[in-house]
Parts: sequence; structure tokens; C-alpha cells
Amino acid sequence: MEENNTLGRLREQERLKRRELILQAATELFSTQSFSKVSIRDIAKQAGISPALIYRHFDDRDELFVEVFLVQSERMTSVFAETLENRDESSLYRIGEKFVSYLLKHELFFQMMTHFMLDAAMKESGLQKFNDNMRRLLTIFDEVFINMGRTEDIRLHSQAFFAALNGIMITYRNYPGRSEAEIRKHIQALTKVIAEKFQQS
Amino acid sequence: MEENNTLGRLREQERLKRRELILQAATELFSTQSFSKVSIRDIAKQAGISPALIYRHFDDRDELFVEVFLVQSERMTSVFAETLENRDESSLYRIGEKFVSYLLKHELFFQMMTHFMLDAAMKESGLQKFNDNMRRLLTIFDEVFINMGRTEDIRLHSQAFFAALNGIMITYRNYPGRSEAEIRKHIQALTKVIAEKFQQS
DNA sequence: TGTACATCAGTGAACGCGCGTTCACTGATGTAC
DNA sequence: TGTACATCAGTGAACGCGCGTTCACTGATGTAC
Repeated sequence: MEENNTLGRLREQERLKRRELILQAATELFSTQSFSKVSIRDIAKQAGISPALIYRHFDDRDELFVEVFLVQSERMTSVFAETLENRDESSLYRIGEKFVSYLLKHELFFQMMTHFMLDAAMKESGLQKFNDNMRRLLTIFDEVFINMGRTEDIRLHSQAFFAALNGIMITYRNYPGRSEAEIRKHIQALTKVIAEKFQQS
Repeated sequence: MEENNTLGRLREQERLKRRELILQAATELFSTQSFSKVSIRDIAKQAGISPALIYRHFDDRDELFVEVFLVQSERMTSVFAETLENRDESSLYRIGEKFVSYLLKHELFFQMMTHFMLDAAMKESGLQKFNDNMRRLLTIFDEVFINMGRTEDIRLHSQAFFAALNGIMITYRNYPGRSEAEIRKHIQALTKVIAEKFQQS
């Protein structure tokens, strides 16, 4: 029963690797198909395994989906934090533009975020991690506001700014009858308007 | 073949009434259950008819859903326009607050709007009507900006303001672990921040 | 070294369900002669 | 007025499909003695 430690660790590593393979396959699919249209069978096929195997690594579909989202969510916050650390002179417009660019580029993350925001069907543990991430992101915005000299309602401003950018994405990302380039341009113009409003104060 | 005109009209009226009954049943369900979870069978049951009958009035599920949305969408714009006509002194905060209150109260409309914004799977004719409505709504915002003395980028400002309010709703409407009252209060606080930013210019 | 057993990743097929939609039919009403 | 036929709203049951999930099984590897 009691296994050799190194062997046990090796097996554990293999298990983790398989788990990541599944997550990776799911991620690949999510980036081409809409969130709710990806099935367990699709993911199994993409990963080259049997559907049943997925259930050895995840309790159910929801857990797998949340896991994919959390990975992307953390990556997003990290990438974003790093990009900004390198430039102290970052204006609100710059930071807003970076954020919006990221969402435009990583459609997968954007879709997932809105999905979980609107459905809010996450278990306690997943929710905790997601909230931690959001807080980390808002802290980045906080810093910019502090650097601007703001002393009151900092978090509130970060939340409003964050929400406004989300709103721009959601409202105009799929605007019908416009080309990708036109949409991008329009979203950037709106981001500029929002950033200028917040810059003034 | 050629019917008596009055009789024909009567029959047409009955048909329209039945159609509206179906739409009404669907609307009732949408206000308690999430959009994508309402089935044709549910709607038929609610309306007290056979599922098959629904297909005598609508080509498919999508057409019915879009129709419900368009009715709600028009109602929203109308109600909103009327409320504002009665007060010329309406500040941007007032108008934003009204808009957000409406969305909070009419969850059905809010959910549908985000659904169609994110999925963008509407036929040409429905899309046209929806866009007309959105334009009507934006025109209301336009007027407020004009009254404020703004002369440039008016429509762009309306779009940014509209998107920001949407974003607040989407980002914080289902914020987990908060009571309905707390959420309402927070959303109003964020709306105030946004409105003040736009008011300054 | 050999043998019986335990463990566990992995599988393909099946279960059971709910869905959108269609089918074959009924029955009431209107129309033609 | 009566009769044969057309029209059409409305129906319950069925079709066909895809889904999440589970089942019963295989086969490789490790362990005990």
C-alpha cells in the first residue's frame, strides 16, 4: 500500500500532466468555438483520449470549465501586471488601451469572463480564486489612480473604470455589419473617451 | 378561396391574438428562468397549448426568442423616452440612474440584451429592428449631451456612456456573496461615478 | 525466480434524458352546387 | 335545405439527435510471499 516515494511522485506527475493535457485541449477548443457549444466528447477527441477519462480528473463538466477559466484568468492578470510594471509613466488611456487590446486578442478569456459574470454558477473554491484575481487586477488600476494624485474613492474608481471597459467590449465587440478593423477602431475610440473622462479628475 | 373581408379580418385577428398569447407565455417564463433554459415545451405548457402549435406561428425557436426580445426592447425604449420627456432638467446622473434602475427592475430585458450582444445570432430583419431601437435610445442620450452644451463627438459620448452603464450592470449585477440591496447600492454608486465623469466635460 | 493478487489508468459502448421539430391525424367551420 | 368537399387551427406522439455521465471491462504494472 505504502509506495516508494519517488515512484509515487512520478506517478503523481504523470497524473498532473494528463490533467493539463485535458485542460489544454479544452482551451484550444474554446478559442475557436463558443463556450457553451464545446462538449466533453469534443474535448476528449481533441485530447486524443476517451471521454470517460476526463471524469477521472474532474468531477463534472462545470469543474473542468471553471478550471480552464481560472488558468486563463490568472495568466491574464499576470501578463497584465508585468506589462505595466515596466512603464511607470503609464497614463489611464495607455492602461485602458492595453486592457482592451488584451481582451480583443484573447477572445477566449473575454467570453469566459462574461459567461461567469452573467451566470455566476461557480462553486465556492473557484469563486474565491476568481475574486482574488479580480482584486489583483483592480489593484493595478488603483495604483494608476494613486499616481494620478487621487486620494478618495480609489477602489470605486477602479471598479467603475474596469466596468466601463468591459461594457465597451460587450456592447461593441460583435457589432453587426462592421469589419474586424472597424470594430477595433471604434472600441479604441470609446476607450479613449472613457479614459479622458477619468483622467480629468 | 376569396373570403368575406370582415370574416377574413376576424380570423386574422384571432391568429394575431394567439401569436401574442404565445409571446406572452414566453415572456413570463423568461422573467423567472434564464434565457437559454426555457424550452418550447415549457412555453407551450405555460400558454396551455401543444408544442406543435408554436410552429404554426414561428419558423423556429430562434424567431420566437428574437420576437420576444424585440417587443421588450421597444417597450424599454418607449418607457424610457417618455419618462425623460417630462423633465427637461434631467442631469446625466438622473438619466443614468433611470436607465440602470430599469435594467435592475427588468431583469428579463437585461439578460436578453446581453445575450444578443454576445451571441449576435440574429437574422437580418430582427437585427434591423434592434439597431433602430438602440439608435433611438442613443438619441435620448444625445439630447442630454447637447443640453449640456457639448458640440463635438456627441454620438461617441452617448455610446461610451451607454456602454459604461451596461458594463456596470454586467460586471456587478450578479456579484457573488452580496445581497440584492447591497448590489443595488453599489451599482448606483458606480453609476454616479461614471455620470460625474461625463458631467465634468 | 515464480505466482497469485491488488491497483489503477484507460476504454468503447451504453444509459437516460431533454431538446427542437415533424407527422399523421381530428374536428370544426366555411364553401360550392 | 342538404351534401360533398376544402381549409385550417390544433393535437399527442414520435423522430432523431446530442449531450453529460456511468458501466463493465482490459491490460499493464507493482506487491507479497
